[in-house]
Amino acid sequence: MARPKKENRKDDILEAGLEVFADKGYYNTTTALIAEKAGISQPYVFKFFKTKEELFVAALDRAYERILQAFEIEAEPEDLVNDMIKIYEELTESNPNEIALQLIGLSVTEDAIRNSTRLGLASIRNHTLEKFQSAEIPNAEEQVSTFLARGILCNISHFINMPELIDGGGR
Amino acid sequence: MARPKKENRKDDILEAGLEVFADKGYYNTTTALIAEKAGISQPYVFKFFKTKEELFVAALDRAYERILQAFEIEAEPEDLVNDMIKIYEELTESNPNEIALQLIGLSVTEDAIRNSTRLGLASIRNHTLEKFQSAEIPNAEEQVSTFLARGILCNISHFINMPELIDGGGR
DNA sequence: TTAATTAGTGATTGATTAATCACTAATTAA
DNA sequence: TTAATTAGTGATTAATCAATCACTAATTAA
Repeated sequence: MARPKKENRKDDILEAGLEVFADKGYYNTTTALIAEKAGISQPYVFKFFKTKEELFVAALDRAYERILQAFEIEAEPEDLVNDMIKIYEELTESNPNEIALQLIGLSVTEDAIRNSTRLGLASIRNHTLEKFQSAEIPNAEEQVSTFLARGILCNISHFINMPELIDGGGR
Repeated sequence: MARPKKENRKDDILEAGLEVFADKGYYNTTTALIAEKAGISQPYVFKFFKTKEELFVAALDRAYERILQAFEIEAEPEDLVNDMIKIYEELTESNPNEIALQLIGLSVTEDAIRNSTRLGLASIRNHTLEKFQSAEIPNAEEQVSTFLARGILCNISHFINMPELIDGGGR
């Protein structure tokens, strides 16, 4: 009963995992749900990922990669910070799953996942810091910290549906 | 075999729950672990809390209460923001469990827990906003947003042990 | 054409754990 | 002193789910 329709099975599963994990969190996501979304049987997941944890790490890494990719831009020094904020806002709309997964990864205590989170955050921080420094932004490190803080509050605000956390409670 | 030593059983359990949840997260915490820490048997937990979820909500509410309490201060308008930042830093050292639980609550998808998180965050935001407004801080709403953002990044930085997120990567 | 490989599945298992049940011992009240 | 209540436990259960196993059908290579 092999249906040779799709050839990117591993990628299908990764993408399905990204979606389901982002929606339900790590622990409430079953491998059966991911399989269903990917259009395969539950055991077949394990042909590509040894464990659920490994699959989550792969999805989390992909999410961080996509966030990093979005920041690969050229901008005039004077526009840099504003451009990056704009990019992040757009990303929040266009790739909500990647953003949600980032947040979910933060409070998963499993070691491998914690490490992926650390690596992902560190790479975003480093990338941003380099950009800020190249643009000769004064007090770059503090500015990066503020940038990250606002970004994460933005994620939270979307994820738990509390817009007043960032829009000042207006309208 | 009733041992009438302790009379604050419910409180013991709540406190034990706060600790274990903060350490292991919601899903990796078993009611057996909490019972062990509280010095009682696992089934006895359910005499005080109908479900594990109800217990978590109680612990989360307590955590938010304590955070709010800490902000109940009098300060000269010109010192307000700095005082509040200092208080928050101290709280992070003195009550790490409350801070951790706040973060953990953010990515638990269960409805009742999500609602407690929203209530807790809203009350912190409102309290802070009132203080800032009373002190006639210009742009109070934006300042509150920044204050919250920095606070949460601070929590994350402690929780996942990545000091460079807030201290600028120095030392 | 047939052997080997690849793609895939249904059924099962073993571990975990929230929650319940059926109790017992101690304490308090009458 | 005894009846009722309170405090507590050990054993069990029912559900969930990651992971494995034992397969089958299709595809490719010889």
